[in-house]
Amino acid sequence: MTETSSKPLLLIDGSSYLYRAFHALPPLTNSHGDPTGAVYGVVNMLRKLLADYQPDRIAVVFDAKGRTFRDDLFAQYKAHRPPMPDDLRSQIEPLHAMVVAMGLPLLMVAGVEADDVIGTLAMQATAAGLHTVISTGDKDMAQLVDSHVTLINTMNNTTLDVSGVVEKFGVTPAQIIDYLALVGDTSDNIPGIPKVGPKTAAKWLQEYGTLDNLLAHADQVSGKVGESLRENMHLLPLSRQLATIRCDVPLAVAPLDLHRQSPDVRALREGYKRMEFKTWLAQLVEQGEQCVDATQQVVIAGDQPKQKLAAEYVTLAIRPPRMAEVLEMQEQLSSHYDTVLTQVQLDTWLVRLAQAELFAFDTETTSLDYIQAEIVGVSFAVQPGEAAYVPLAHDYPGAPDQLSRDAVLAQLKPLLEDATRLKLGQNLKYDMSVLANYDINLAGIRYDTMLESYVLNSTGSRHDMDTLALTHLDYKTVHFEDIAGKGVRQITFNQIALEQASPYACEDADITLRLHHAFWPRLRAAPGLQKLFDDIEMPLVPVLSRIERNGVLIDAQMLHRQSDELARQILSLQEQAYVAAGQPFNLDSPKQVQMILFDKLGLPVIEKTPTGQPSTGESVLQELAFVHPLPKLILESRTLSKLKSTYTDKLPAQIDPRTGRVHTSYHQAVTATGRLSSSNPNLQNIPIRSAEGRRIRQAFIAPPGYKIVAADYSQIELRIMAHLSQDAGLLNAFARGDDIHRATAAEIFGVAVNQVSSDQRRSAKAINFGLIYGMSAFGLARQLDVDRSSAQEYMNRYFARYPGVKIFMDITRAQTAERGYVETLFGRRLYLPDIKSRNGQRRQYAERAAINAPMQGTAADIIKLAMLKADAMTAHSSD
DNA sequence: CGAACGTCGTAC
DNA sequence: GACGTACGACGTTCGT
Repeated sequence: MTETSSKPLLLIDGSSYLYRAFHALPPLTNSHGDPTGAVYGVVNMLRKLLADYQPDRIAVVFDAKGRTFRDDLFAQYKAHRPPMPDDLRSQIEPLHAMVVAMGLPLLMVAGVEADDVIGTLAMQATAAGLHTVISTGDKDMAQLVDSHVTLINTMNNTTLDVSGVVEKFGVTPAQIIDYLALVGDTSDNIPGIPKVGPKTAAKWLQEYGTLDNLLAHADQVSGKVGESLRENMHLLPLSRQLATIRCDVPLAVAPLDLHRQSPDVRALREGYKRMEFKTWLAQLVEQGEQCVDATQQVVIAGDQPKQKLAAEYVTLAIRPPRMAEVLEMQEQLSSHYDTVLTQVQLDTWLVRLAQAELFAFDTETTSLDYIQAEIVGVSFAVQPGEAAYVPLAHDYPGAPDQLSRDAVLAQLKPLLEDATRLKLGQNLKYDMSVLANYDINLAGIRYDTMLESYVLNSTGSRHDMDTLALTHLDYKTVHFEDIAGKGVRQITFNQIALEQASPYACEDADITLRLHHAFWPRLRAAPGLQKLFDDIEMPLVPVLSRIERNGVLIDAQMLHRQSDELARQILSLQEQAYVAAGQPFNLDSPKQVQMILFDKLGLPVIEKTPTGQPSTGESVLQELAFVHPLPKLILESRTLSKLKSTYTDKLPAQIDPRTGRVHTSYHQAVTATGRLSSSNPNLQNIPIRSAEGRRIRQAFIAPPGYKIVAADYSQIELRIMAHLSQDAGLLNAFARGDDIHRATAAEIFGVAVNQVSSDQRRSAKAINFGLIYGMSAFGLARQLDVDRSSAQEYMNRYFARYPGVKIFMDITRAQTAERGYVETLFGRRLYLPDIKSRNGQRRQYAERAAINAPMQGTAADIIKLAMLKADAMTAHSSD
């Protein structure tokens, strides 16, 4: 059984301790004269840590041989460090062997230092919901500390949490990098600022917050140190880089894989004997004799480097499991999967299900389309490794007789509709809908592993079962394509032989149960997340299912008429465009449009796409329309083509013949921020802004005797910003019921509310939206078509008038860097590991997401709550 | 011929 | 490069 313990992940900076033990301890040797002191020191420390923490997950990390990216950055990096003494060097190999014999995963990654590996693992552990304890003697590691990561210095037995870092250094963990950059480090040859020591650095950072801000005010710093700062500030970016521990090293192992194993007693005894650690040797004598062979070293190819600095390979040494462990593991993985073909077997399982406190449940069907799907079989699991498949409609030459679908579903119906019998599944909304096709109203939906994974970490991976099993259970599932084929040759589940179908279906239920056992302790450990899961996400499942199944009535005739009209208009525009271009071309092809506009007509390139091609996007064509008639024609053609292909042609084609309506799918585990998404068709991007697009909405109609009622929150994200920032001006504006964009314009342009021009209101609106998205002055300038300094001036005035907003954003950024995630008002988390990336672009992207996510995500939470309340107002059978 | 990618455009 | 979150149509390229 897989379980996730709440014990912290223990990461040990082996290299740091090796150096310190070597220098701190007297030069011990064994009777042959081999030096053993450093090994003794480190092993002693490891034994103590193991006794204190009893960790389930642990890694001992060492520097790999060879250059690192820091050497490439700065030729002098660690240049002053004397070569490693032979007496130390000779102890490295024995120490590694000893670590492995102790059952501890040993990690070395070429191209980076142990610090970077530890930083990366700690960040990943946080993302995976684990706490991390880092054992190190290196003060640089203080930059990794946050509410999930603490340091312990085993040499002097001190621990450092966030407040400990503040106490010791006078700066927060997030400021440690800036601190180190200022102070420098002579042993690592990080330059720093001459004359600046710990006291000055801490004082400055307390006053100015960040290095960037300090540099912005460098002219105000008085005295000799001020001069020194101004003279040497060009060194700071490099110092900062050298001091920054990387948290994005590609690794072949994940924190969850770093299991501590039981020691290899024989190897350990040989090691102790050789080193002549007699006390420890004596302790081993009592232990058993039978053990496995020597350690095995495995070299795992790392991820191919995406960046130049990426690790070349990872060396990971994990002792092969002892025989007893192998047996135990086989016990865990061996599964008892039943294929239920008789009523007697079914009765047995009905009893097991009735007795189970919770069971996992899955349906196999003929289609992913929840309206069209027919049930082919159902599977159950009551405990890990115990699952059954009940085939009901397999139909292929030689298929065995199966129980009747109607009869089995009739027997299951009371259980499935009983809200007190708790069920677990993966994407239960689908199963719920499929069962509804058979008049079964699934109730007692208690856990959905897809949503568990999503609430724990919306961006950690995709949330489909195959991915989750691989990520969290290290288990490769049988994929649907493996047994059904793909493309035109794909067969439906009812045509798959039971020999393949049954293990597949049983696995679905079994793995779901195992995943739940992995996820639930982690959710329970984070009360905010559990509440979000229990009170919002799970209750929403049946609500969404009903909305989907109800569907939306569409006036297909009206859309057909619109399509015909659009076709005529597009044809006319196309003919005019050919004339303007002097030749025919495909107006829908960006490549051909680019060729005509920029090569043939020689119009100026306004901007480029991310791949370096001249862009033909809307804003570019708007611009070019001033100098040539063609761009306008292309723009109009594009607008109409979009409406026709995406909406007026496609929507009627998506009407389900069974219901006469379109049935969207809502996806509850897709977006990073907690919003829902919609597809097939996407009902969340039906045009509304332009008059021509808005006509599409006339085709969404109520059936006779009904009306469509629309409800929407006004300016919800800005209201949330007012709430989160508690900015008095913004709160007052909303409390007064002002037109918020007009009120903003009055504030930043210094005019009376009734004197605001439409242009001023437009600018204020752009600023308001820009703020929600973490926009820069550059972006605002582009949006408003003003120069950058004017845009900056607008933003400055905004922040002067609404200082709470500025403070809120600064705090959000800082807190995100410290914790590695941002939260919504309802506790939903978005992890943003890139907030600490040394890649400026990635980091800035993460910073914008950090600003946006609390607002977008809180809005999503509120709207989901509103959906639940609206649903509760409507009459339908119990859930 | 289908999958993957790039570009563009719709919504909030 | 520069504004967050999605889905999807179409064209193009690439590999089978």
